[in-house]
Amino acid sequence: MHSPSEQNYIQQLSIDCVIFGYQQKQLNVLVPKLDFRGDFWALPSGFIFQGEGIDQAAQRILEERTGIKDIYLDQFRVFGDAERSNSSFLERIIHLNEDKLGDNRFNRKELEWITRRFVSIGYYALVDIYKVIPQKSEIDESMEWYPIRDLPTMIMDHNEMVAQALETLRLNLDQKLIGFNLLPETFTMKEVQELYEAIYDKPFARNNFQKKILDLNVLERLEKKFTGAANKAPFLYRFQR
Amino acid sequence: MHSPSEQNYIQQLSIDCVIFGYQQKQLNVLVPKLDFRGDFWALPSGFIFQGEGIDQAAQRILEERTGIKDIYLDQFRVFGDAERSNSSFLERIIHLNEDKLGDNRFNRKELEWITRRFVSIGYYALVDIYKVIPQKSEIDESMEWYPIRDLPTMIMDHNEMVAQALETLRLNLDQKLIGFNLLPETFTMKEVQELYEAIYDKPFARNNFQKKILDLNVLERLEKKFTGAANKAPFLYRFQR
DNA sequence: ACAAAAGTGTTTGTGTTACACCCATGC
DNA sequence: GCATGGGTGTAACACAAACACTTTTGT
Repeated sequence: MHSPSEQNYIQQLSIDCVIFGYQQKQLNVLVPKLDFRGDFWALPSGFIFQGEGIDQAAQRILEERTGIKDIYLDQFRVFGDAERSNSSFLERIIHLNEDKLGDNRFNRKELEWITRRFVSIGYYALVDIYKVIPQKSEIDESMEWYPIRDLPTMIMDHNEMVAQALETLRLNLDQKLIGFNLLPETFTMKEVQELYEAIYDKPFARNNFQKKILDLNVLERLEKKFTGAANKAPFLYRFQR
Repeated sequence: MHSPSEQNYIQQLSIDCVIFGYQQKQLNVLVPKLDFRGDFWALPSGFIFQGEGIDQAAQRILEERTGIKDIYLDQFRVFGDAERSNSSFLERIIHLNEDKLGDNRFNRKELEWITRRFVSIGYYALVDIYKVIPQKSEIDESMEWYPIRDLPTMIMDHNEMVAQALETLRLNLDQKLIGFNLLPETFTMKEVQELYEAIYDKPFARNNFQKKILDLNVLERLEKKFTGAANKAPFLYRFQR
């Protein structure tokens, strides 16, 4: 049984993950919907075992939810306002699900544990969306990819978390060369450009973009891609290092 | 009595502060020395009250230690490795101070509380060093400014914390225009330049630096400073906004 | 007069942005 | 042959680095 109150977790400290994927020229975020009446969405989250480092905890949570190891992962901010936990959603979720919770001592205990004030460490992850097999947890009704422009309204400050994660991603993209984590093994230059345009939400000049990316000296040019399209076949590239 | 185990704090979560000051062309960090035998230095730290936001907690800790309000303050990273707390220093400090601790049930309890595994949120602060009146806490023997190039070896990962804080400061300095928090109300351009040189540990060309700073349009030029030096009197500037 | 440091202007170089042109391919 | 998208080169521009010269002030 995975009831959090019975596990050896650090109290009142959680990890929330913003998992970015890229598909059809859009940046997506993986968001579970909670298995309670009332339409509640919440970022995938988890807790930290005693004896477990926070980065390892994040990696574990990510692996549980996506099925893939060695994900690119980085802290971006701690969310610890006093009011963030006891916001209206708690009252609503309890009110709407009283039957489910009220007659069960076990659920009461869980509810008590989980409704205390929490400080949460925000991590963002970059994954190849086609490698991910979303695994909903016991308390999830579903877990799906949502375009970042069209996210559901989530509980507490989770929408704000996504905004902050995106901001951090933008700041680190050129610096740390992490964007390629969102792409498959091989890709065309156009796909890289469309990825960047999705992340920064603005267009780039085609030739200048190519020059800038190639000048990074991190891409290996492979054979040409065969396309059935009515144009010159583009090169395929692979990220190295 | 301020014994942490009896306060209503969040468990196993702490805040460590890297307080930067600037003096005599050098960047300094405020570091307390613990009132135990064995020469232990540790960054100023504290805990978070239930019902208190983490930023407010950091602000409170800072105010307690420096005597000034409204300090520039920013999170820079969470330190949560599993091994960071139970490092050798705990054994050493207990071994060297057995008499102080052994015969006292109260101290035992405190020791137990404080020697558990902790996750710590790192904050860095920028202060006008001449406004600070360092306040050592009950467990400190002293609290002094140390040049960043010549810090004592601190407990756990605190030296690493300072390195990370400095890195974050460098990244944010131009971006957020925060450097002026380290200077007094008015200053000359040369002082700004020396500050930047201290932070980045590299020289800047005088005229180009002046151009770059003035082009930010955040400085107000005041009357000339009267100096007894054998040179042209420099302008004084004030930071605005 | 001279040294020391401040103030300001000009030239050089580098990198980004904009524009232009040619190539391969399917209809 | 023409529309479509890929690949590459060059001119224009902006910004930062390097260089040069003048001004003020105390000894």
